[in-house]
Amino acid sequence: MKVIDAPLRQAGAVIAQSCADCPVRSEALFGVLGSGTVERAGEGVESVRLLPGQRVYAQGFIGGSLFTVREGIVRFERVTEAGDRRIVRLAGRGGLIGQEALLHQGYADEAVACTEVQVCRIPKAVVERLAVREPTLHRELMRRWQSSLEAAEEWTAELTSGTTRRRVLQLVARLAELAGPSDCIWLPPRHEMGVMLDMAFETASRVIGQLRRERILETYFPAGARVDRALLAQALHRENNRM
Amino acid sequence: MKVIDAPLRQAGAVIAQSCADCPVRSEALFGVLGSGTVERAGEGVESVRLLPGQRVYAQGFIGGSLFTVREGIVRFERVTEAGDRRIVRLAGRGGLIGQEALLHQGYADEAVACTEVQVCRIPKAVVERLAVREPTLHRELMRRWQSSLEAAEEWTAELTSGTTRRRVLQLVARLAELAGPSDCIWLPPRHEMGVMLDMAFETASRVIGQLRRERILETYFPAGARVDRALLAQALHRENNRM
DNA sequence: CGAGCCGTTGAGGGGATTCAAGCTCAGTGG
DNA sequence: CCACTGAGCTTGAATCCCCTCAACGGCTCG
Repeated sequence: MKVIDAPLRQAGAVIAQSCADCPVRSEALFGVLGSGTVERAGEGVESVRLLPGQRVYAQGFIGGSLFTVREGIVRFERVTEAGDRRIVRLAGRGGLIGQEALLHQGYADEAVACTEVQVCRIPKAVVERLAVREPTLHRELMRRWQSSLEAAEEWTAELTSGTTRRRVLQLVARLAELAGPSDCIWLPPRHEMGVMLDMAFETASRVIGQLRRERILETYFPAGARVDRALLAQALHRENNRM
Repeated sequence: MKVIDAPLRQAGAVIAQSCADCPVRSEALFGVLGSGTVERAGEGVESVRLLPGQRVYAQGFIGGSLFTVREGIVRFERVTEAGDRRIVRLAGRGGLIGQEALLHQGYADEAVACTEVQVCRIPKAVVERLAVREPTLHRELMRRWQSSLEAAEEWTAELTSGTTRRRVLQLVARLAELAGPSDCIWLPPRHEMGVMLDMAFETASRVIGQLRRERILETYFPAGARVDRALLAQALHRENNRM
C-alpha cells in the first residue's frame, strides 16, 4: 500500500469524476458495462496523475489494484538476468495494466510513466464484485489479456530484429500511433531508446540524426518530435523490402 | 474424449483415453476441476499426435478450439512486416495454447510442433459450458493468460539481447527446463535457432560448436543434445556478470 | 550415384559498439 | 551577471562482433 500510494499521492491531484462520463470509457475496461452499472463501479476508483519517470507500480508488489490508462504512455520494464533494464512493451490511452493483481500475484514487471500520465486506479475488489453480476466483464478481461499478449509478441517480432535503422523506424511508427491523430509525438531520450531497442544510445542518436536529415522527423526539446507520416511510412516500406 | 480432427488426422494416431487419469491433468487447464466434472468435460476433447514441423493451428484461423500440450515443445511464430519469420515464445508440457479461440478471434500466431508433440484439442464450447458452473475455471483461464504473457515478455528480455553467445546459452537453458529432469534435450536445427534468436544460422552453429568444445553440450543427430547442467549454469553466470 | 539438406568452418567486409571529445542547456552559487 | 557543473545529445575514430559469401563433408533419399 505504501509502496504504491506514496509515490502516487505526491505525484498529482486525484480528480473526483464520475466513471460514467469518462472520456475514455468506451475504450476502457468498463466500456462494456451499462451506465448504471458503471456508476456503481466507479466507487473506489480514483484518478491519478503521474509525471514522466514515476512508477505506476513496482515489479513483484502485490498491489490489489489494476489501472486504466486515461492519457499518456506507460512502459513495462524488467531487469534481465544479466542485470540490465529491458523494456518489453508500451501501453497507451485506453490500455488496461496490472491485471495480474486479480490473481493475487505480484506485478510481473515495473510500470513507469513515459510521458505525463493519467491512470484510473481500480481496486481488485471492485472488479471482483462486478464480475459476479456481469458475465461480459470476464470476457472483456480475457480480451484485454489477449491484447497485452499480442502487444508483447509484436514487440518481440518487430522491435528486436533487423538493423538499428529498422528498429528505430518501427519504434517511431508505434509512438506515432500512440500519439493519436496529432503529428507531434513523444520521442524518448536516447538512453531510453537504447533500452527499448537494445542498442547503444549513441547509435540511437545517430539514427535519429539521420531521420532528421531525411525530413522524417523534426525533434523538439526535451522529448518531442513532429513526424512526417508519409515519409515515415515510405521509409519503413523501403526498409522492409530490401533484405 | 473422442477421436478425430480433419487437418490433424493425417498427423498421427488419436489416443482414446479418459481426461480423469491424464498424466498431465494436474498441470493442465482442467486440473482445477473435480474428478466428476473432468469426466463430463472430457466429452468432445480429443488427443492428437503431431510430428516435428506440423502445425497445431494457423495464424488468423478462427478455429473454435484451444489446446493443452501433453508432451513435447510447441513454438509460436509470426511473420514480421519485413517478411521474415520470428519465433516469439515456446510452450511445453502442461501449457495452454490457442486460448484466443474463446474470444471468437483468429489465432494470433502460428503454433508449430518442434518435437513430436501430443496435444488435447478442447472445443471452445466445452470450456464455455463448464465455465458457467465452475467459477474457478475463469480464474484458471486468466492465470494461463498471464503466464503466456509473462513467457512472451521474458522471451523479449532474455533471448533478444546481449551477445550471440549469451542468447544461445539462454535458449539452451530454457530448453533444458522444458526437457524436465532428463539431461537429454531437444536442440533445434541451426536455422531454427537463427529464427528464434535473430542471428545467422552460421553464427548459431559456431556458438554451438564452441559450447561443445567447452563440454557444456554434446550434440546428437538429428536434433538432440545432452547438457551438463552444472557447466551450463556456470557459463551463463559468467556471461551475465561480465558486461 | 548424384541431388539436396544440414552442419561446420574459413575469409572478408560491414554495421554496431566503444571510447572520446565537444556541444547545448538548466540549475546553482559566487 | 557569469563561471561552474552535470546531464543529455551529437559526432568522430578505432575496434570488434557478427553477417555474408563460399567451400566442404556427412547423411538421406530417390
